[in-house]
Amino acid sequence: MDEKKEKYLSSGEFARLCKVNKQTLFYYDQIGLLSPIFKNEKGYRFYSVHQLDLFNVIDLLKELDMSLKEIQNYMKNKSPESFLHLMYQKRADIVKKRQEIEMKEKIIEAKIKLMEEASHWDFTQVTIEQLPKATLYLSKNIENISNEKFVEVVSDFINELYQSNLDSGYPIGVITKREHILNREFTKHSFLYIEQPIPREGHKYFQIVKGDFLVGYHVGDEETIPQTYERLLMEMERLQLRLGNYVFEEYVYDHSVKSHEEEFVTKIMMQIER
Amino acid sequence: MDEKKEKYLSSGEFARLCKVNKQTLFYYDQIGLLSPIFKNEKGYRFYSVHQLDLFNVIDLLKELDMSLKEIQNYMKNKSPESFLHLMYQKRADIVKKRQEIEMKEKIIEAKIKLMEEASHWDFTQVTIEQLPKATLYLSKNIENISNEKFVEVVSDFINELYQSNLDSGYPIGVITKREHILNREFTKHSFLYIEQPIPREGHKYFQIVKGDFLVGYHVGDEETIPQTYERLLMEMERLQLRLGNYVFEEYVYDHSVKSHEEEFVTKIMMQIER
DNA sequence: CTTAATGTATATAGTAACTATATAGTCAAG
DNA sequence: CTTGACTATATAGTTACTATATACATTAAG
Repeated sequence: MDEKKEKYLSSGEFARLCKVNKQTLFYYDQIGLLSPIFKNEKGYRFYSVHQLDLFNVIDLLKELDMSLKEIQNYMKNKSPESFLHLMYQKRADIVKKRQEIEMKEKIIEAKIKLMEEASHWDFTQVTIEQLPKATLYLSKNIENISNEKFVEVVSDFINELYQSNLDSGYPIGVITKREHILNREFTKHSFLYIEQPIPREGHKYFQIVKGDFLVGYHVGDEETIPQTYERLLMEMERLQLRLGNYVFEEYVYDHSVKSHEEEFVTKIMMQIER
Repeated sequence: MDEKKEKYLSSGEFARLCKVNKQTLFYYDQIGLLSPIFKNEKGYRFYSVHQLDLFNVIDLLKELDMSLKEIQNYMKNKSPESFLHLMYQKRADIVKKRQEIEMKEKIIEAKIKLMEEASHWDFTQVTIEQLPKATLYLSKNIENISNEKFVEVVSDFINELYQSNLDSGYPIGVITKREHILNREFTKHSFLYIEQPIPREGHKYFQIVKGDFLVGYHVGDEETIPQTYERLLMEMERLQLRLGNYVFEEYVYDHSVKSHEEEFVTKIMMQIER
């Protein structure tokens, strides 16, 4: 009975158990969040193994975005009831957090897929490709719109993607109608879009049917894109093809992978009329 | 063509799009992580909508525990190849992060379950209950062990739970053998244990078979637990029952839900010999 | 056309939660 | 009895913001 009674841990031992810096425990002691069970006459701190449970709860709450102050406030009048109440709330928080992580995982995977594909593309080639059916989520119309209105529409679009977890990691592109292309108004876009591999209920979508596209790439900044359009239109003429209803334009290499705008790459997909 | 060309956003507009404080953008500009495309003669910052992609990448990397300095280092010599390389690494990181979140979700759920159950228990009652089959993960033996050795075993046990994602959120308990109980060595425990609802391959487990237990509760700190044991043993005698091989002891209310040790509650489950 | 509200800028200080450093006392082993 | 590993406190530094103070600019309303 006298051989062990209670076992106490020094600050270093307890820190190792908690997997934190000893200094962190000093800090928690200082602010009164988690103090050792007792200090000996030399000022040495001694913790009980059971305090690890408390540390783990603190750590859990910290992970779920509670500040040490908030945790401390809870600890002041803790009880099984308030703990249960807190856990109900934190369960909701962590579900949301998990969903956010899952979405980011998808985004990373989409980016990897795009970059892997792009590494095999020859940006100097113009090809005819049959693109599969795709589901696009569209912004409001941006054809004849003031600068402020444009900012608002983009804002709304981005917010909607964010709020409804629609950001798939695929690039945001623009759609231009045939008439504007033929009028040489290459930058008079009609919609923003994002491809949505898994369409969701309750949102309007635009379906592009499987079909042939003339696919080319523009290397350089946006200013010089008309030249590339002219080149693609000439190619179309040479091949005796007629432009379909829509042209899709999306970034392949942008600010996030290239430092200079001259190296940016835009993929242009022109629908071909069957 | 001249009607819109490029659309630029003020610091406020861009901040709204990024869902951050304007000051944060100033800070990023200051440290050279993300600067506006241009500043006008009045010093006003103007961003391009396309810079949002860059901001989002920064934000993603930040979430995945890269410091702004590290992000900046990556941005210095960014390329599609290095981006892809980084994404491979971050995909691994985020998978780990997701798994950690999932485990914490499980822990929260286990804690909720335990607290909900406990709220219906009467800690003054001693009952006979048939407990279902359970799988326990055990520590090394802790019977005759020095203080330092004990700390080491606990440390190892905790580390193993952590490393192998074995922490189920259920409380860590102790097992005491019949012989020690009968010798009145109530604190001479033999193992630490944690219940494992989903056993995993590659770990040794201890199965308790379904059976009858005398269940009672000790209210107060550990020092006074012998009294409760005496009471339970008397009750056993009164009911003409014989003690089985093992006694299980686990905290119900501990440091994380009660401020004073006198209010702590320990559940004691004594196996009954059939 | 003035005025108020809102927007922009810089500069500086404050914050949370550590983290590092400097200095000094303690303890156990060889 | 010294060495090395531990403990302590006190103070300063860090990261990534966040708030505050002050001043200039732009826009909408009266």
